[in-house]
Amino acid sequence: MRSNQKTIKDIARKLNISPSTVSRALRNHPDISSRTKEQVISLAKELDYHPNSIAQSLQKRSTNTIGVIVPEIKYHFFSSVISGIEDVAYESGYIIMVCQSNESYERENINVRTLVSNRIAGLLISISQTTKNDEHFRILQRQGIPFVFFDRVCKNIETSKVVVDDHDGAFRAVEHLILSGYKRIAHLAGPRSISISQDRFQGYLSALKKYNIPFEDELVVYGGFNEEDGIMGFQRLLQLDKKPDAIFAVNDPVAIGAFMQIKECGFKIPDDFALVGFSDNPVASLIDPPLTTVAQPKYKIGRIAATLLLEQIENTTDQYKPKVEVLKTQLIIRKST
Amino acid sequence: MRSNQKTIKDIARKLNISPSTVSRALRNHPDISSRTKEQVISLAKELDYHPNSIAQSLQKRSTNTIGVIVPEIKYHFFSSVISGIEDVAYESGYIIMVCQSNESYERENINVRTLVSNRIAGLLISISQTTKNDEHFRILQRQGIPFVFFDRVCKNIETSKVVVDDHDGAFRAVEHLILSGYKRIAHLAGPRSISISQDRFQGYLSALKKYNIPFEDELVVYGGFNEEDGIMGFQRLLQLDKKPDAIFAVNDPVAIGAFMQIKECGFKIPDDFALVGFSDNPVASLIDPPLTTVAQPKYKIGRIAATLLLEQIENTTDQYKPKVEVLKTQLIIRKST
DNA sequence: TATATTTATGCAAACGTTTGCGGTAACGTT
DNA sequence: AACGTTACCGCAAACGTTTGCATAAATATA
Repeated sequence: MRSNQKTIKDIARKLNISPSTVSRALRNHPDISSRTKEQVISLAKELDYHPNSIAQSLQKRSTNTIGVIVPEIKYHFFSSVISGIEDVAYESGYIIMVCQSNESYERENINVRTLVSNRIAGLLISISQTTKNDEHFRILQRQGIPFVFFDRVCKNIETSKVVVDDHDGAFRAVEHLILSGYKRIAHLAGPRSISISQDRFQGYLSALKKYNIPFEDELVVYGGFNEEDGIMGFQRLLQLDKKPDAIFAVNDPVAIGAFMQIKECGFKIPDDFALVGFSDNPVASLIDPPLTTVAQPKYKIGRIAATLLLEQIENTTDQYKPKVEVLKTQLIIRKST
Repeated sequence: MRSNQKTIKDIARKLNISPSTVSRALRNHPDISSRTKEQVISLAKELDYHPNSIAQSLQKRSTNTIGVIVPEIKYHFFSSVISGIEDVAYESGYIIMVCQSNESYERENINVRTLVSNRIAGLLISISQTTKNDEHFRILQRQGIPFVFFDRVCKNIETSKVVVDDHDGAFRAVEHLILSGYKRIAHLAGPRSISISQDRFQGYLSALKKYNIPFEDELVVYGGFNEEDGIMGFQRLLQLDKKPDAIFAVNDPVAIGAFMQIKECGFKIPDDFALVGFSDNPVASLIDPPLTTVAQPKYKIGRIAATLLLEQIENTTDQYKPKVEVLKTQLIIRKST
């Protein structure tokens, strides 16, 4: 049953020297003679010694792990962001602990606490759909743990954030529809509580306003972020007396849901309905017709968020001013409009 | 600079009791009076106390973290698997550390060592394309750290594995092409060193053999696992004197690459070329024509792999017999064939 | 030769927990 | 009254490191 993991003490005992000497030899401290240094290093290799980061962390009162909490790992957007985070973390000698909230506030809450217990050096988080409360983020502040929000942020918490200009992206998408001659533009919106839903909706409104198109309540259908929401949403739109001729979806999965349903009902895109998504997931360019969408730099969001976090972690001065990075989106016009 | 993280000692000091009593009160050990227990618990809440898992791990000589190493997090297959792993880990009170090798042996090697240093309770791994050596897996064995391979396994290491029946999946895909009347079936194969490439190639061969179709070397093009490989692969096939009339790709991204190139060149699917992929990524059903492919239970692979690992971790008896789980695939016939 | 300096090492405490063992006080039992 | 139980709590060691300080030996300086 005894674990065979070797320790500094094992090396010390075999060499008849003290653990402190071994420790210094391994971190090549100048005080150690080259003779003992060599002996230590070669014995360490022979014994298959691997430093115990747990013990080091306890001693240093800090770890090299950063936490990541996302709604669902398998969503293309989040997995791309995580790829970016992991690359940056790797380059800086950190390792990431990844949790998913599954869009549940409860689970998100537990995840935060678990990560705090694991003494993460910092946390990157994109909040769940059902998160109303921000008490768990207050914990982080009280504990003095740096954290940065990305994509789905919590507006009334002052900390670093990385987002895209959702308002602008939505605005340009809808403007494009308007300039293409579409008259009744519907919006398949996301959950009201989420920052990106709100901003994209506001962008939609701004575009209508700029071109003096009256806002019609019935043209906005609220839902979630998944394909099913797109399917349901389009069905709702179909029941209107005056149907829309274009649809701006809060993201690509919702757009894809609408896309499938539109085809299912025998309508043509873009002739019967024009369609715009948000995110530029890999599917977007491959479906027929290809989907016009607002591209956002997913991988880069991850890199920047991680970089911001590491800056803050490694900043030893007392105060650190939160930074908010707003990245540009790119409207990619394809055949669906 | 002092961290404001409270400890058991802080609670003890304020209550004028010993740390051991606090510890026992928090884990509700029977020896503690209900009065002190209440005092401790309420003060702990007030002070915002969060148990230090690092210290606990050091004391218990074991952690609640499991490592995960994949080639790239953002690939849909891997992110789905990780979703499954994380769900199982969460249910059992474990937390996952995720690393990507970026298909580099070097990085995979470093990842293993870093995770070993972090004293992970176990490791889940899908190996990189460039991994020739298995020395880093031997380390795990010597250290007595349980690990299980999934998807891309290392054949000559005896440990638990979770795979799909790649041979059978490929066989049925190719058989389907044969029975549909295609005569010259090409194969866009993956890297020769990877288990799944080998098995799928063998499945291809078996199907040809069963139907007495002579194997032709020139119909097999080796490449990687990405879209570009599909693009390149198809270009190679186009240069043949006797062109194929059907293509079996090692996975969906490669199939998609071929798909794009086929369309680019003005050919029709399935009239000029039939096409089959492997994995049933979300794109597969959405492109036009939809892609025939071999579906594999990605999320479930993750769940099973994690479950197997946890079994092994929590198994305290001396010996544990490695299990190899081979999951069934499902041939999904769509319009591309 | 005596002193000062350098070089190489060890001691011990600390990080935050857990836990075996022992101790004390209160109580119950004869 | 003497003893045995029980209930509650503290001591101290341990987990594997790191590091300030002391120390001893070796060398350099005067």
